[in-house]
Amino acid sequence: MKLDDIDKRILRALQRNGRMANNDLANEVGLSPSPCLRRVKLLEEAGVIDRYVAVLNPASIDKGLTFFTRIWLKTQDEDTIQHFATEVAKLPQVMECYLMLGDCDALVRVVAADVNDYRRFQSEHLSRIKGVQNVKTDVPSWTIKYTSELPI
Amino acid sequence: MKLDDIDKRILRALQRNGRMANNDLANEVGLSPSPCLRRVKLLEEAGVIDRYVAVLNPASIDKGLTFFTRIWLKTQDEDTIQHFATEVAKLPQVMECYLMLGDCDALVRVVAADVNDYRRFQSEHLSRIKGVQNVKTDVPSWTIKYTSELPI
DNA sequence: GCTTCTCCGCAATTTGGTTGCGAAGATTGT
DNA sequence: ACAATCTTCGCAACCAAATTGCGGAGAAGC
Repeated sequence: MKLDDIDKRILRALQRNGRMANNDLANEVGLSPSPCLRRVKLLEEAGVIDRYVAVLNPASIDKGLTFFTRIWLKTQDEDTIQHFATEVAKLPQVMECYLMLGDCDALVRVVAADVNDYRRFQSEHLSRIKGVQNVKTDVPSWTIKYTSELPI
Repeated sequence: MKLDDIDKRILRALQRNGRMANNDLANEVGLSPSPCLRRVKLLEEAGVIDRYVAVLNPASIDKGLTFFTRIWLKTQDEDTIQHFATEVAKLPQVMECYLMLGDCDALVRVVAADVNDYRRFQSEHLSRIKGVQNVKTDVPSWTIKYTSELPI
């Protein structure tokens, strides 16, 4: 979809505040309310805007820590990978999971309350997925940046 | 903050749809509109709900690829790290950046249109940050899961 | 068992979302 | 260059949802 400057301004604004009132949004991007709303609806229908979400503070719901887990599979055949993907997708503690080329087979970002919480998760869920040969955990000591705002 | 079952239901619902109408939300969590809205406002004021955002489709704005970059710094002293953190935070292509213990010093998730776009970013921005000694890029071949919904 | 505190639901009010239409500007073809 | 057409705007009326105040019920504490 072709996006002009106004569309981009709309997307930037809605990435900052997804609940901005249409009147305010229209004002910010230099449009009157009705064409502004029309553009937003088009961006939604075109799938440029995928959805709107509330962003929670992880610490306040006892999910303040992030862990990166590198995973090695026993084999890299289609079935093993497919099964791994299906099982990982079911685990709500897993926020991100990528299949990697090179070093490890998969990289997973997990949220947990503390190290014990994570250890339990690793041994009771991650390691038990069929096909998982080895896991190694990397612990960030500090989150420098974590954003949902794509550059546009 | 203490969260009861209804609060958790509210948070789950708003993580799925941050623009859900209050009436629908109230209905879903088993409350009438006004106490439901009151709870939402409290959750916002308490910082449990940090903000609301529009989630864009990265591909549709030409940011369809993710790259992980591991970074090694020349030294790990406070000044070097602080400077690195400040500079990385300024780069809009950087979605996540963590300081790591062990293997590398920092792990960065970057979005780009394609490999050329990424290469340009790496050489023109990442590598030029003072104190950066070495970078290595890992490319996910497939994103199994990527969510903003915290388990609650 | 009485008081107090908390939290709910109802109803009125206000605010913002939504739609239809006419006009202005841009674009294309002659 | 001009005319026809298409696009996209702004205005205004309408409709729906958010917001607020208040009275009452239930739970907790004394």
